Amino acid sequence: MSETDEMLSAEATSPVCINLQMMRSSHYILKAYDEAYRPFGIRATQMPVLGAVARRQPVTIRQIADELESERSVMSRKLQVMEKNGWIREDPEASGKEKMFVLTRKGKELIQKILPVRMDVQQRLMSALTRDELDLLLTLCNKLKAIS
Amino acid sequence: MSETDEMLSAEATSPVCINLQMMRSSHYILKAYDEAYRPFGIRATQMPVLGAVARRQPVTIRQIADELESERSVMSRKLQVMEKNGWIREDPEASGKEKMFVLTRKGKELIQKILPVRMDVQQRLMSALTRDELDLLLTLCNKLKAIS
DNA sequence: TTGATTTCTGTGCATATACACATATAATAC
DNA sequence: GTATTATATGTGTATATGCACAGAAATCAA
Repeated sequence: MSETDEMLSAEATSPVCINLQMMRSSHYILKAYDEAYRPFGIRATQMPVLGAVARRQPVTIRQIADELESERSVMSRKLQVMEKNGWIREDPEASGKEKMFVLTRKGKELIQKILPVRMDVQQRLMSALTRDELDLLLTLCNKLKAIS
Repeated sequence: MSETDEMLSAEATSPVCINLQMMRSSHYILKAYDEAYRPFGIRATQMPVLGAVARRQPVTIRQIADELESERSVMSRKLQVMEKNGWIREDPEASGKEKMFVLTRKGKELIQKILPVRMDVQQRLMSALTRDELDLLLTLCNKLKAIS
């Protein structure tokens, strides 16, 4: 086997990759949430944002992005979509530099309707793990975050 | 506290969410790979695809999508980008219905150059966990995938 | 106060992700 | 052999993600 072929071997190009495995698991979980949320017209990736706005309103784009550890411009566009959907709106109280968002009545109602659904999926998730396993998983996730 | 306010409380809208935590960890890890790969012009999400093409060439879009557990049309577009970048090309041997891809010389060279970089990041990752922790994490990830 | 710096946001661009729909080819049933 | 079904791919649309760049507003230093 040539050196080149060795580099292309399964061993070299596809060792068990912890990140791929984590991404795949997350992917399937996200899909489960998405399917459960579909009748409500909200996506799984929007739900944490809606919750964060609900808890912290009035809140700036930057604050939401920081809290959810997401990129700022991404959050900016997500909030635009959510505003278009009528779940949140701009708060006119905001000062010149920043933009503040608050929950609308429609957004509040959506949360109320969807929380039980969210609970159901979480229940399914949690039933896959014991309490100890859950704690351990969170610990390991935190350890991994440290490499950044 | 009204019933509505209770529903918007931190407890209800943001219990520790295992999926969010996993996604965040993956996010940071992916970012570490992306930064390491940047000088080579390939993204972290493309690397597993390149490796899969290398191992299984000639290979169809469907086969790659299945192996990497990703959506087919997504993989179709990813492969287009990678073809545009000159790392892979269509194999004219393909039958009418399917499209086959093979690695180009440029793709092979890229893999050879980038594998050590990939190893470095993986090393950093692995050093955050013990061998037991790693095994456990993989086990837990697999348990979670079962909810889909 | 003025000039430099920081902070908050928007925008352009490329890629990624998911789903629904459309098309073409292959396989199968009869 | 033709009709049906299954398989492989492409495309449209919406959203998501990340980065670089740009402009406006606030802050700070002198």
